[in-house]
Amino acid sequence: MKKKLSIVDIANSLNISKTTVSFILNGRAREKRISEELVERVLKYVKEVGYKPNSLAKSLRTGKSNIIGLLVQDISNNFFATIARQIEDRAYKNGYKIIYSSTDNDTQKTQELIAMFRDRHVDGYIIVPPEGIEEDISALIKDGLPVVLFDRYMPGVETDYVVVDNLFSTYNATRYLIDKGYKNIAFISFNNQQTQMADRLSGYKKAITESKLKTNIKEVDFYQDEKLMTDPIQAFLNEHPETDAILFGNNRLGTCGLKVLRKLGKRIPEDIALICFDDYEVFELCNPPVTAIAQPIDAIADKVITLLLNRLNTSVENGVKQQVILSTDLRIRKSTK
Amino acid sequence: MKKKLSIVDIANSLNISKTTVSFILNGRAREKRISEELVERVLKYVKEVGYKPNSLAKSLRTGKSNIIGLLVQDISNNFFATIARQIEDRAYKNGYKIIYSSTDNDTQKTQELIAMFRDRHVDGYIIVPPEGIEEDISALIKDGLPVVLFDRYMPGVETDYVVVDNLFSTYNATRYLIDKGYKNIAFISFNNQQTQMADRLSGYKKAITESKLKTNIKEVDFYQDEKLMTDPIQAFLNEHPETDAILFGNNRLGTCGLKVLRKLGKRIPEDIALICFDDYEVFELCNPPVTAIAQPIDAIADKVITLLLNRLNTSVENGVKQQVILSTDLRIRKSTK
DNA sequence: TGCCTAAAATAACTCGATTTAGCATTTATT
DNA sequence: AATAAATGCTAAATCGAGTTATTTTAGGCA
Repeated sequence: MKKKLSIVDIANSLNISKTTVSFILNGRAREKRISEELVERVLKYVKEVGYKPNSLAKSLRTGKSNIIGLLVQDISNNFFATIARQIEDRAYKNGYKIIYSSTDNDTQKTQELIAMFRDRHVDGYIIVPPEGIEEDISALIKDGLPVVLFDRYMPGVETDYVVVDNLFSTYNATRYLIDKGYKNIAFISFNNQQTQMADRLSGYKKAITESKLKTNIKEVDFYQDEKLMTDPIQAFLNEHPETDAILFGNNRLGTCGLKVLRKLGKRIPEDIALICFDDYEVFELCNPPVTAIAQPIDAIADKVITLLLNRLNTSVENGVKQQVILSTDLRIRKSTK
Repeated sequence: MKKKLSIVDIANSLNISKTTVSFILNGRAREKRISEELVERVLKYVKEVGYKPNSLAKSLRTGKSNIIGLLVQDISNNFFATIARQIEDRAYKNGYKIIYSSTDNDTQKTQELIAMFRDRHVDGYIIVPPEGIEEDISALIKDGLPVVLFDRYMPGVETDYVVVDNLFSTYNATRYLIDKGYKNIAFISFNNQQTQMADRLSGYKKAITESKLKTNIKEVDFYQDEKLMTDPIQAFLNEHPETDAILFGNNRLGTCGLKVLRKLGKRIPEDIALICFDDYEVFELCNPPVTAIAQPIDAIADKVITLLLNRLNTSVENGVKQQVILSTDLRIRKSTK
């Protein structure tokens, strides 16, 4: 095992001090008035032997790690995986690496993960926050660490975030169903109080009550195991045979719902119409294809990483936090009449 | 910003040496004959003030980072995302964190990523290798670093890997189509020489030639941009109107293919039958659902991380490398008659 | 030649841990 | 009583960088 070169080896080989090498490699040659000739000699040699500074040592000394911590709810969910992918690309292009993990929307797990990231001296955080994590996030911010949230925000926490206009999106989709003449429109969503879900619910309620229809809401717990989510949905549909349209709160629920409807032998849209929050390849390819509220994935990823990189570059914490609200796109397909 | 405690602070507060603290915290108290009473006092205080050793400093000194480097082809692909998710879970449970990146199957990018991982003193590597990366992988192994490959292996490189029996899987699937009476079975795959694709091709060829039918192979280049993959597929199908069944080399191609077929107005399975390598939610939910060769995702993830953790724990490099070959499952659905 | 100053380079300290080598003190052995 | 061994702990070196404070060298000028 060929031993790795250190800055001391470089210095010795060239018969100069490591201080000089360090200055040159960190672009402080001018400032430190080191002769052009020496600079050139050092750079040439460094390149020749392929020396790379040990980033651990560097991080220890400088306190910067060039690592971004990314916490999404579930990396195996297409929505988060796609965003993670784009964030990753941009981060690498800007000299940052990503450490990621899935939170499962579990508060304690997330707390542990944040602690671990801190311990690793992560430079910045991108977080899809679960409930009850306000204090931990605030602590990061108080300590001057850049934090960007997305998918949802935390009302009490002042930081950068990127979300979509959830309320208007479901309002608009529900209106669309109402205008098509559906009378018993159900809303199937996750049972949590976070902003994105709360807003989606509000949008649905607003449209329904405006039209003097009756709301019909089913809240399901989130599980990795699909059966634990399809069973309650099936039970709900059996209890409410009058339902003629469903708005699903996200893609996971939408796909579960599709499976249930197939199992029950329901025809779409003849027996029941569908709209799902979050677009997904499945909805485009299934038959009939499902109308979906598409989040602007590229724009979300772009905004998130741009916000974070800005914070990382402008070392000063200029107080104004940015809130970005993007709009969605109702992609109409044949799952409604 | 409250300054973080260091081991020196702890030592000073207790009026003992930091050496002692370090020994105690690393479970070497017994070995170093430190009194029960002192051990207890130190542990209690450490807990009380919530001291956590700085892992950067620790890594610098010990050369271990407790980080696993994960390189997949594309984290936004469902197959890799799901496996990554499970690897992540197991890794965290065993005290390891994951740094990941997508290689795009690009040799140079992968080389750079491996260099970066090395620089970060990553303890172990899980890699889905692109072509031409043999030397870099061998170098890791020669230096005693644990490497586990999956999805494909590299013939010249002796290391642990986990793959599926690709050849038999496509042979079996093709036979299935032949037995159903299809005569013009096309194979649409990626244009690369890696083991997994080569074996899938061989399996198809073997079945076709055994039955004295004609092979009909289309190789497509991989692109992130979907249109660059659907266009050639469409062209191929127009050139070969006699095709009555298609075997797709992976899920990405399968979904592209579905889109093309829908566009061309082909009925499945009346006009054309389908089987796709890799199962995927889309294939289950589309109409008709698509027969797929399902890889045992859970087992793959499990084997991969188990192999790596074993290597990491048994510090000695016991020479024998393990090759795991898992079998697939042909999930028959209605895309064939 | 001698003195001063600017230019060029460096010794030594720091980050926060682990680890090696060793120092007192007490207890056991002959 | 002298020596050896066990006990309990610690000073100092180390990992590989960045940074501060300081020294050496070269050149200009009287």
